[in-house]
Amino acid sequence: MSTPEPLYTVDGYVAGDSLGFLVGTVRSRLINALDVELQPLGLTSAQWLVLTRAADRPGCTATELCRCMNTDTGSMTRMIDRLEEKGFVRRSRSQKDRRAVCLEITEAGRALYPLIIPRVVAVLNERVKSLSREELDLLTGLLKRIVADE
Amino acid sequence: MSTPEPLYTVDGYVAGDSLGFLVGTVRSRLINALDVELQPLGLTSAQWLVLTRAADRPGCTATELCRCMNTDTGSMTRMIDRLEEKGFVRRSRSQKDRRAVCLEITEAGRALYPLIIPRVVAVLNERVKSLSREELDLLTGLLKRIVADE
DNA sequence: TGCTTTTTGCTGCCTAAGCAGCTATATTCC
DNA sequence: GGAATATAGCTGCTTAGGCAGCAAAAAGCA
Repeated sequence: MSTPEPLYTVDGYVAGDSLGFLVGTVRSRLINALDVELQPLGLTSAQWLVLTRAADRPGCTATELCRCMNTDTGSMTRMIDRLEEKGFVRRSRSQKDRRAVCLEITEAGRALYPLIIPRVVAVLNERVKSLSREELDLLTGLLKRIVADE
Repeated sequence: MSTPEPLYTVDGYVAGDSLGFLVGTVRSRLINALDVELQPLGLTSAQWLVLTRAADRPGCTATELCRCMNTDTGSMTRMIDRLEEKGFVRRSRSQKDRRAVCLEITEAGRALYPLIIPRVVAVLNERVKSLSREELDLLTGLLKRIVADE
C-alpha cells in the first residue's frame, strides 16, 4: 500500500488557508458573539460550557468534568470557584470518597438554562447563515471525522 | 423572499454536534500538537503566530500586527515583551512617528523560521490524514465562506 | 498659532488554561 | 495491619487574551 501524498506541503503552505487558521477564526467569532449574548445573564461562554456539562451530569465530580472537557484540574478548581461565587453551582464533599467534590446546579443555575440555549442557537445560525443544510451537514461530518481520529 | 429554515434549533440542539464544539476541539488538538513540536525550539504556538506575521511585514508596528491578528494592544505589548526577551524580535521607535514601535525579526528569529514550517505542516497533515484532497478542499472552502461572512 | 481629537503603546486588573508540587484520602499489595 | 502507590482537588507559577485608563505624540481645525 502506497503512502498518499501529504495534503499540506512546506512549499505550498499559506498560513491563512490552513485548517488551523480557519478553525481558530471561526471559533473566536463564535465565542465573541456568545460572550456578548451571555453577558446580560452574568455568564461567560467558558463558564457556560462548564455549567452545561455539569447540568447534564447531576452529582458529578470535578475530575469527571475535567476528563470530558479535556481540561486541567487546577483550571477546573478555579472555574468552579467562579461559578460557585456567582451562585450557579454548589460544591459538596462526596460521602463515598471524601477526596472528591460533587457538583450540583443550583436553582439559579437551572433557571438560566432555558435562557441560554436560544442564544447559543442564534449565534450558531448567524454564523452559518450562508450555508445550506446539506453544506452544514457535510462540514459537520468532516469535522467529526477529524475529531474522531485517534 | 421567504426566510430559510434555521439550521440549528433549540429542540434539536446537541452540544457535541455543534459547530462551536467541533471547531474548538480541532483547534485545541492542533495547538497542543504544535506546542509539543515547537517546545524544543523555545517557542509556543501563540508566539509563532505573532513571529510569522511580523516576519512577513518587516518594520511593521505593533498596532499593525494587532489589526491583522484581531487582537488587543495590551496583549500584543506583553507578547512582544516575551519574544524580545527570547531574542527573536527587536523593538525600535519609529523616526517618522515617535509613538510607534517598529518590529524586526532578529537573526535568531529568522534562523528559526525554516525549522518551524515543516513542523506546522506535519501537525496539519497528521490531523487531516483521514481526509482526501477533495474532502480537505471542501472543508477549507466551507470554513472560508463562514469566515468571509460579514 | 493654539486647542481638541485621535492614535500609539504601556500598565493594571480580570478571566482563563496548563503544569508542577502539595495534602488528604483511597486503594493495592506485602 | 501497614507501607507503597494512586487519585482528587487545591495552590502557585507561567502564558495568554480582553478591557479601561494613561501619557506622549500626531493630526485636524479654528
